[in-house]
Formats: sequence, C-alpha cells, structure tokens
Amino acid sequence: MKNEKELVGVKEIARRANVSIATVDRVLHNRTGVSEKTKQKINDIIKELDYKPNILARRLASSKTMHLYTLIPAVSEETDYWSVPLQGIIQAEKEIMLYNVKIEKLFYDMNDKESFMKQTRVILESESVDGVLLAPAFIEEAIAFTDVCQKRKIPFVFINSNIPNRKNLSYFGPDLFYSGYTAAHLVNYLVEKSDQILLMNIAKDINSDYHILKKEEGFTEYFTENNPERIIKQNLDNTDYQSVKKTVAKVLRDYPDIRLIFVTNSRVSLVAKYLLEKRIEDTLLVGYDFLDRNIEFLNKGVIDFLICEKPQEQAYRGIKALYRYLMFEEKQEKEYLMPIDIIHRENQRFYRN
Amino acid sequence: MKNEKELVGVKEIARRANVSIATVDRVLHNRTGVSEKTKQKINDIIKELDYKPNILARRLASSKTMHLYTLIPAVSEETDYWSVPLQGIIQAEKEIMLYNVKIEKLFYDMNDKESFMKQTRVILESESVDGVLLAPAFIEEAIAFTDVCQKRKIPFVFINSNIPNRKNLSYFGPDLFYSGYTAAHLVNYLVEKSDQILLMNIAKDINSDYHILKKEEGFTEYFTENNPERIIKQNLDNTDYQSVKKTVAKVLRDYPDIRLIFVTNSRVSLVAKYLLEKRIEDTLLVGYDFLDRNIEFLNKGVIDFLICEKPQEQAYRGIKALYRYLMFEEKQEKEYLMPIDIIHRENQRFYRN
DNA sequence: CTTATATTCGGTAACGTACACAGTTTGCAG
DNA sequence: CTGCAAACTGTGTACGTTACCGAATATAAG
Repeated sequence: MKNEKELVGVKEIARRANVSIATVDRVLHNRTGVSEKTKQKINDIIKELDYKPNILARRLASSKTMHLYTLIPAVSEETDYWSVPLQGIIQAEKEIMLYNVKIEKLFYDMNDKESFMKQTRVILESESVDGVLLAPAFIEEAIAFTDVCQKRKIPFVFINSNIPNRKNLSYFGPDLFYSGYTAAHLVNYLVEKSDQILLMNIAKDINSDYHILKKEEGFTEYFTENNPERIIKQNLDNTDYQSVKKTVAKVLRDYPDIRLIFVTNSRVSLVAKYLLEKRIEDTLLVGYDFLDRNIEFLNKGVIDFLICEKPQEQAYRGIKALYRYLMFEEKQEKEYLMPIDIIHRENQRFYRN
Repeated sequence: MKNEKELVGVKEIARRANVSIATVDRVLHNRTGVSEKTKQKINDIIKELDYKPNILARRLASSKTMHLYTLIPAVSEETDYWSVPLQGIIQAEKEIMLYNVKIEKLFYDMNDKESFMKQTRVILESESVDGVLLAPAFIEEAIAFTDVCQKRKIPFVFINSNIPNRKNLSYFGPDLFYSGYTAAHLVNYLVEKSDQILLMNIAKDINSDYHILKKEEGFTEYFTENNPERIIKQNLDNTDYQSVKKTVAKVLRDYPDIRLIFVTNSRVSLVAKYLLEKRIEDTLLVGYDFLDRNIEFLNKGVIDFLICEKPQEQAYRGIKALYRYLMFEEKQEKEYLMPIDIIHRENQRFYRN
C-alpha cells in the first residue's frame, strides 16, 4: 500500500467558504444556527466538490453504537425454517460488528399473535432503536407496529413476505405468484399432457397463509391454458405425519393418473416420507425450501425438485440495507425480489441458502 | 444511536504493560526495535484482553491506499461473457472505495497468450500491488505469474477456473465436472429413455478448453450407467453461425431420434438461432450462461434451460476476499464453489448473475 | 573510562469528523 | 448610543491508530 492523498474534507470546504469547519459540520448535518447565505455557499461548494464524508472518521468521531432490531418467528418443532434467516442475520452482524453495530434479535411464536405484539412493544420501549428488520406474519399487527416506527422515523425492512403500500425502506423476499408459476413451468416439463398433477397445501390455517395462497394462484394460473382439469387440489390443515399419510393415500387411490405431487411449502418432506415408506417410485415430487430434512429426501431420490428463495440471503441483505441506509444515507431498492432457485439432487451440494 | 464505551485499545494495553503506545504499536505490527521481554509481555496482555484493533482508526491513521489489480479477458465480439464478471468487480469497488481501495482493471485477449503475458508484466512492474484477481485462461503463464506474486507475498485469487495446488488465497468459480453432471441430471428428466441426446462443443480450440472438457466429462459420466450410447457427441471448432447451421442440420438429419441438444457453453444461442429459423419446436435445447442473447431465446421458448454459475458474483466475492484478507487479516475459504443454477423462462426475470 | 553505535523506547502530530463550549455579530427595544 | 437577547460562528479536544523524530539506555570498541 502506498501513500496518496488528495481527498477533500470539511477542512477544504471550510477554507473555500471562509468559514470554520464547525460551520461546515453544521450544514452537513443540517443543524440550526447557520445563516441562509453561508449555508447556501457551503452547500454549493459541497456540490461542486462532490464531497463525500469519510465514513471512517465519522464513525470514529461519533463513538455511538447503531442499534438494529430483528423480529422473526422462532424456530419451533413444527418448522425449523426460521433458523435459516437467523443465520443470515448473524452473518451480516459479523460483518458490520466492527463498525459499532449491535443487533438485538427478537422472536415470536408463529401461532400466537400476542407474542408478536409483545415483542413489538419490547422494541418500541427500547431507548435506542435505529432500525428494524421484520418478518410480518401478522399483517394487521405489523401495520400497526410499522406505523409507529414511521412516526418515530425508524426505518424498517420486511423480509419473507411483503405488505404493499407501506413506507418500508425495503423488502427482501420472493415474488410468491411467480414462485408458483415457475414451479408450474418446471412441472410441465416433467409430466406428459395426459398425466394428472396433485397440488397439496399442508398448513394449520391455509386460508390465511399468504405464501401458500399466492403460490397456488401462480401455479394454477400457469395451467389455465394447459389442461387445467388435470390439476387435483388437496388441502390439509393437519401437519402431523399420520394425517398426511392418510390423505395422500386416499388421493392417490382416487386419482390413479397422478404422476407428480407438488407441495406448496416445506412440508413436502412429510409426503416424501410416505412415498418412501410405500416405495412409490414412479411419482415425482416437487416442493419448497432447502432444509435438511428435505435435502435428505432429495438425496434419496424421493423428492425430485425443491424450489427455494434464499431465506438466509433475504435476512442478510435486509440487515445490510438498514446498515447502509443509516450509515451512508444510501438509497435502497424498495423491493428486491429474490431469485427463484431450482434445486435437484446434483446441484444441491453447491447451493447457498 | 447511543453512546457506549468500554473498548480496550492500545492505550489500555500500554498502561498495563508500563510502556508507551508507540511500543505497543511496534509489536502489533511486529516491527523491529522492541526487546524480547517487553514484546512478550505486551503480547500476553493483547491475548489476555483479546484486543481487536479498531479498523476505523487504523484505516484513518494510515492514509494509504490499497491497490488491487484484476486481470480478466476482454469482452470481444466473439463473446461478451466477460462483461459480467467485470460488473462484479465494479460492484465490489463501489462498496469498498470508501475505504481507500483502488482497483486497476486490466484485460487480455483470450486468443493471445502474449497479451496475457504483457498485462502480467504491467502488474509486476507497478510500484504498489497489494492483491491480484485473476481469471487464468492460460495455465502455464498463470503459474509463472503467480509464482512471482507468491515470492513477493502478493495474495492472488482465481475466478472462473482453478489451478490446483497453487498458493492462491482463494478460488471462486464453478465445479465444472458437477456442472456437467447437474445438466445431465436435469436433461434426464426431460427426455424419454429411448430419445437421443446431442452434446455439442462449440469453440475455437476445444481440446485446450478446460471448461468444455470438464463439463463434457461430468455430463457423459452421468449417463454411463444410463444408456450411454444415446449420447451423440459433436465438436465444432468454428464459432460462426454458418458453420453451426450446417453442422446442426447434418447431425439432426443423421440422427432423427435426437430430442434434446445440450451445448456446453454460451454458444447455445447459435443453435437456438438455427432452431428458430427452421421452426424446429420439438427439440429441447439446454445450454450455458445468463447472457442477453441467450435470455432472448429463453423468452422465445427456443432455449429451454440455461445453466449458470453466477459469474458476476464470482468476481465480486473475489475482490471482497482480497480486501478482507488485506484489511482485517481475515482467513478466506480456499475454494468457494459457486452454486449451479438452473434457469428457465419463468424464473429468469428474478435471476441475479 | 571515554566515545561511538546499536538497540529500545516515549512523545506527539497527524488522519477527518463530531460536538461542547466560547466567542462574535446582528437586531431591536429602551 | 447602550444593553441584551438571539442568531450565528470559531476554537479546541476527542475518537483510536499510525508513524515520524528524537531521546534514553545498553552495548561495544578504543
């Protein structure tokens, strides 16, 4: 590394404007106490010189810590999906720790609105909150919460699912409709025109599960002009294996032409378990999410394809967006839609969630 | 943001060791001029306190610029592939520019060893080189070059293709064998057992094209235990459209059972052009790389799948690895194999190269 | 015991910004 | 004009490191 200097700083601006650096500092942070005239002059010079503050010096001088809060569902025995976004948060934290950033990680129970509310209160009662990352499972409550954030000028980003028309800094997550549409396009390559396709929704409360509904919409939309009648739809609001077993058995009996089962979320492993148990090998299986138990069945050849939208990266990017916005006043993309990845047994080992 | 302080710095270490901060600084950078005894003492204290230098202050105080060099093929009319990694370099540059890093971007002609050599000489004759990112198309020359780098303690990373047993800091790129293997696994879903598959290599000098050879190896390996005789292989060492046209026409005539064409690199668009021209719609087409001209045919439904290994991210990560290593002395992964992505018409719009 | 020469070490000015505090100017009523 | 806020501006120190300069001490040579 070599010496080299020619950067303009407040000092140079102050010199050119015939003021002190303190005054320059004041207009930089548009604090009060500067006459319109000098303010104008300084701003002109800043623009002319295309002055970029030295982040290092700034951060060093103001020995403050940036406090970010994250609120996502806790991992439960029902699903360990959320451990993946958590990893993304931790990864981002490691990177920016050096720059005086602290991340407070809060969790709520996916089946308990009250736990969500409680945690939002924890955040709002904290004495120093600079930014919030939120996975908004409960729409109305999330709206109420982010309303307060907005009033307090606290920037917030959504991950995993979006709430339209909010003043969020950014959204990182899938386009759910196209996620289903993409799956359909792939599925269409895998079966013959005459084959039937089973679409399965497995979740406690399907009708309020935005993810499932949107994916299904995309999937069926794709097939509207392509023999829609061959899509068999089956909802199941019990997530235990026995229920899955019974239901799948029945449907396969009723519709013998089913050649492929598409499960709209990570519960695909339950169906896989059944197919493996019954040694059903001529039925293709497509589902969601790069989770250990799914990969296991992928490797065994029971699950054929997994669709995945980089949950870890969603959270990672979410944190980084908040950080960059607060630190550098960098503008952020309002909506960053994640790639829709197609995973099978052979490219699985290289995938990064 | 809120005030908060309790970090230990050189000052505290100096106080505990009864020396000045200058001495602490000396052992921190193991400079000469410190007695073994005090050095020992200071090192002990450093370890005890688990002292982590403040990067901000460090970077600020040493007003030096880090000079990185990149050497990749130039974009040519033959292929614009390399504009993508270049974007990755620029992206990384934007991020770390603020931290006093300069990136010197050099290019060479893929068909001209001498141009490569010349550029390596440019690098080696520069007065300040802190790190090098290299796409090593010419193996022997790259070895000679990186030998010198190693002697001079200049860290270097490879992207796009690896050279085994080198002391490179890191490699970011595909596992080519599995790239072909992955393609084969996908292809196997797309065709019937009785269908024939055409494997096409289109490149000037196929036998020294490591990428093509390795991918082909992976692809054919997959089919060894799966009717290998149905794979028709066709090399073509002219990259103009007329040659492609003639060759494809002939092969399709000779082997009427060909249901799918697999092109081992981004030249797939040439074949696509032909299929579109001749309105051949019942033949599937699979190839490589997320380039504009390929995506065009993807959208038209002529190309069915593209395999892609994030060339932009390769370069981006390469630069970041160098930066982190030099700045934070962070250890880097020796080999970071990129995911092998499967793109089709519907997930294409969300893909990030 | 000098004098010369290494070898160790300490003091301190930067680096570019933030901010508390002190100082100066301006406006306006008396 | 004087006084006295209010509005404006400048000075100085701090942030944690780096690195230069020179001082102190130790060691060797004469």
